[in-house]
Formats: sequence, C-alpha cells, structure tokens
Amino acid sequence: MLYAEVVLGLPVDGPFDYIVPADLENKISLGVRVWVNFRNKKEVAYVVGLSNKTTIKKLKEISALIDAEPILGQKLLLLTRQLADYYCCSWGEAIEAAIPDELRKGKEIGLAPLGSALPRAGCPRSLLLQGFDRTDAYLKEIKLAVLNRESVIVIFTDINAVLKAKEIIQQSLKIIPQFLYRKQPKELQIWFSVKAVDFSVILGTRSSIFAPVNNLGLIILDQEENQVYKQEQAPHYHVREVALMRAEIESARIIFGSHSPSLESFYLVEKKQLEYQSIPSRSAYPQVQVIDLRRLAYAERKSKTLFSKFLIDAIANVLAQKGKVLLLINRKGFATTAACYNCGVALKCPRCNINLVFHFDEDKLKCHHCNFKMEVPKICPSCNAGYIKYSGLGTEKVESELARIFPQARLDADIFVATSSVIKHGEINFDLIGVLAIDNSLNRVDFRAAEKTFSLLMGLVSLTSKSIIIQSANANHHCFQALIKNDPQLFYKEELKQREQLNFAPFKHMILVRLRGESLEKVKQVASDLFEKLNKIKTSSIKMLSLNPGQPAKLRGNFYYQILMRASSVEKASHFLKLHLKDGHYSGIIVTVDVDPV
DNA sequence: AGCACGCCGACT
DNA sequence: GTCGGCGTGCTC
Repeated sequence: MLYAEVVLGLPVDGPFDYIVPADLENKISLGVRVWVNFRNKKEVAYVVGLSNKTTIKKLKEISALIDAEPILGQKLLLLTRQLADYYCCSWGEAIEAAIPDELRKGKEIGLAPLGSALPRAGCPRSLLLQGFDRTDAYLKEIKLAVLNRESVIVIFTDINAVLKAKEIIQQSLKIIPQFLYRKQPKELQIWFSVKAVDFSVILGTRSSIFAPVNNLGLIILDQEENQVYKQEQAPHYHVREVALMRAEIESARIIFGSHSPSLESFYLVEKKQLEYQSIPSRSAYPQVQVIDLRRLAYAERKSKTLFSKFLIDAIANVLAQKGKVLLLINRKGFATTAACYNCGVALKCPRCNINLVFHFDEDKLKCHHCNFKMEVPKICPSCNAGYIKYSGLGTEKVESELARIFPQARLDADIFVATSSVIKHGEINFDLIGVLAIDNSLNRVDFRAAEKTFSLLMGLVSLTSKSIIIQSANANHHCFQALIKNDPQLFYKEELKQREQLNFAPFKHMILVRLRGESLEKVKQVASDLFEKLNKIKTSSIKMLSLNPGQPAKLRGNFYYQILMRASSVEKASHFLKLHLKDGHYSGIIVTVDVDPV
C-alpha cells in the first residue's frame, strides 16, 4: 500500500496522509498536485512525501491526480519547506506563495518533463555591489552566466524598472529575457515554458525569486534595501532572505545591488559571506552641508521659520543664476513623537534609543520595543529651555512660506517641492537640494529609522552633483557625517555597532505577532493573555519584548494589537510559535506572525 | 481557514 | 421545552 503525504494552502501544518489508489501508484511523484477530500471539501493538495507506512487509522483516498509531472522540482520543494520553517507558515502556504495563482486553483496544464540539471562546481562567491551605476556590472555578470548556459533571475522593485532593464539587456546582450511577475497575463504560460527549457534569463519583481528555472547560476537583486521586497501578506517573506536560501540550495551566485545597502547585507560582508565591491560614480559628488538647528541664533529659532537663513541665502543664490532647486520635505511618522519645541530634539528610550511614543490614554511616553514608560518632562532634557510638543513643524506651510520669501520664483519650475516618494527616478540635475524636516524621518519609531534616512539621502545624491543642504537638530548623526564625507562605510560601521549593542537586526531577529478582531476589548484581552502565556513558557529561543496597540490601532473595522519578541534563531522561534499559537483558539481573533518585520 | 461539536441564555 | 450564540478543537 502506498501513502501520499500532502500539504494544503491553509494555515494548518500537516502533512496529511492519503491512500494512493492502485492505478495512480506509478503516476504519482513528489511535487505534483492532487485533488483530495479534506474536511468534506474538494481541495488542491501538494504531494511532499510518499511512504509505505502511516500511523493514521481512518484514511481517505486521493481523488485525482492533477499533474503528470511535478510543478515543483526537488529544489523548489526544499526551498518552500525552508521558507515555512523560517517564516512560521505552513508548508502549503509557502508552496502557494511560490506558484502562479491559476495553479493554486487546480488549473490543469500540460507539463513537459523537467529540464536537465548540469553538474556545477561549488558555491561561487556572492557579491554586495554598492554604488549608483550598477547596470554595466549586472550586464557583465548576466553575459557570463548565459555563456555558461546557466539561468539568471534579475529582480527589480517595480515593473517600470523591469521594462527599462528589458530594453537594456535586449540591446546590449542580444538575448530576449522573460518577464515574470504576479498578475502578468501570460504568467502561467511563461512559468511552464521556463520550466521546460535548460536555461533562461528572467526579469521580474518580488515573486520571480520562485521562477522554476533550471540550472540557476545567478540571482541579481537590485536595490536590495528596498522595503517592497518584503511581502505584506502571509507568508511575510523577504526576497533577500529567500534569495540566500535558494542560492545555497542551487549553488548559485548572488549579487545584491544598492546605492545604500541594508544593514543585513552589510553584516554579511562583515561576516565574509558576501564580497563587497564599491562602484565609482560617473557623476561628481555634491557638496553636502548640514545646518545644525540647535545652533541657530536665538532670533532665528524664535521666528519658527522652516528655513534657516543659510538655506534661504543658498536658494536665492541659485535662483539668481537661473538654477533649479529641489526642496525635500518628509511628512511621515511624526504625529505622536515627542520633540522639543525649541531645539527639535526628540525624546528617546534610554534602553533602546528609539523614539518614545506619546500615549494619550495614559498620558505617558512609552517605548514600543521594551515597554519602558515615563512621564512627559516639563522641560526639554537636551536644551533645558524648550517644552515638549507632539505635532510636526507645520510642513504643509512650506509652499506658502516659500511664496512669501521668494515671491518671484515659480514653484514647480524653479523650485520643486517634493516628499520622499517623489524622488524615486529623478532625471533633473538640480543645482541645490534643500532637505527640510529630515528629523521626522530620523525620529521614527523604528530601529531602522537611521538606515532608511541614510538611504533616502543617498537617493538625493543621484539628483545633484552640486549641493545638498540639510537642516537637522541631529547634525552630528552618523548618517549625515557619512554623507558629508562620501564615506558610506562610516555609516554602516557605526550603525552596525549600535544595532549590536541594542540587540537589533541583523544580530537578533524581531518577530511580530499581530492580532486583529472587531472587538477592541477582546483583542486587547486575547493579546495580553497570549503575551502572558508566552512569557511564562521557559524558552531560550524567544525573549518577549512588548505588547502594544497596533499601528494603526484600528483599520477597516478591525482593532489591532501586537506582540513583539526577539529571537537569536528564527527557525527555533518559529517552531516554538507554531506549537503555542494554534490560531483558531480565539474565535473572532486573527493571529498572524511576521518574522523580521521591516 | 472553516466547520462541527457542545454548552448556556431568550423565544415562537 | 428548543434555537442559536460563540468558545474549542480538528482536519489525513
């Protein structure tokens, strides 16, 4: 008697055993889809094991075979398994993250047998490529892989970047790459045509990391620090992490490219797991100046202007010479931060060094990482002069204030006012970039605030070769110092040191358990019960950190709570959580796990 | 997830 | 008496 172990795209672990009917015994194999009757419902299931033994008494038969050939080869099967172990989801959910939508719904396709696997020499050295002009290096690497008849997967943040890359690759390498991304009309067709050939070059977005190519030789992840590579829905995987897993399984080479790499990647460089290579920039590096808002003359501070006199003079100078000015203004995430009205310094947790959040209900400042609480100080502890306030600097006033100071300038012609999202692809070479309210970015309630700010500022460097003027109350911050000196490593070394001291990523892993439900009282109750329960269980793999309302605390009729914990080994922690969470325990409450949240 | 089983309150 | 609320447990 032959039994099949199958998993389903549900948040239940399994695997579940089914009897393989005699007429299917010679046709079934690992990685094929089957129809099964599961809890009296017809479901698609994925065969992950075949065995002559079972411990289950009342078994059902497999209803039908969907595929004649596996939709997932051994390597991708292993990859999804590791994904489930790391990101605390079921194996079936991981498989469904890796295949096109139609396959999840049981659509039948005629699959050709697997392409051949060429023997390859051991794992090649992978690379962190830091710089602005990365295209040539990518092309060289792709060409090399193609000459070796190896597959390449090149991943970009968005479709536009994919299309742009397609043009370049077609023109300079004379090969036609394949597109692969979710919701692409021909996704399924390309998916199985790629699977049938020995090697191909894939261009795509996040999900193309799972492209079923054969003989994978190279994975390129461009702008690897970008947050879009983290999937927002379960399973909350990060492409960088999956790329590392897949490269290990397939003995492939990885290239992470960025003008401002993630601390995770930089840490891999420090550990000698990635080679570091810096690309010299083609354009001149701008002069970067930081105006220390705390050292402005008293009258200037008192006038509450958004622009320092230094910046106004610089703008006037550029305008007089018919130059172009960009003003960057960051609006995000300031509302509940407490900062000094006088010097602008924000209040931080003495233990975690991240910003404290004002809680209206308790009238206290709290740290969302460790639950540290304190009364709101009457006088700013930094300058001993100002008082503490909770709102932004009135950023919406930028344009009106500009119009007042420079009535002759044409907004959007001479002066561009932009938020951080607008500067994605700047073609214009500005003569001056003024950065206002960057402290909003630096002071976010997020241990990655400095990293994200540095990345944002590095993005500005590509928009000017002349001058950047930054106004900040944290003028000595390493992200500014590194920028001034054109020395990214200065930032990374200092930031890495701080992360290690504070037990943050990439040294330790954060795990966020989110709870949501329609009743605030119930969500709050279940969340604190769960927090207490997990706190009581003795384990070395998890350190419980905090319990807080979600951010936002309410969304689309649901109330949110979140439990934050820290782990040294993600796999151990995920295993622990799978054991103790048992989602369905709390009716009306949905529990989700986010490993390495960004 | 989604569904069945089971134990307590208000109703034709 | 029973209809149905949702808390709990299970799916091969």
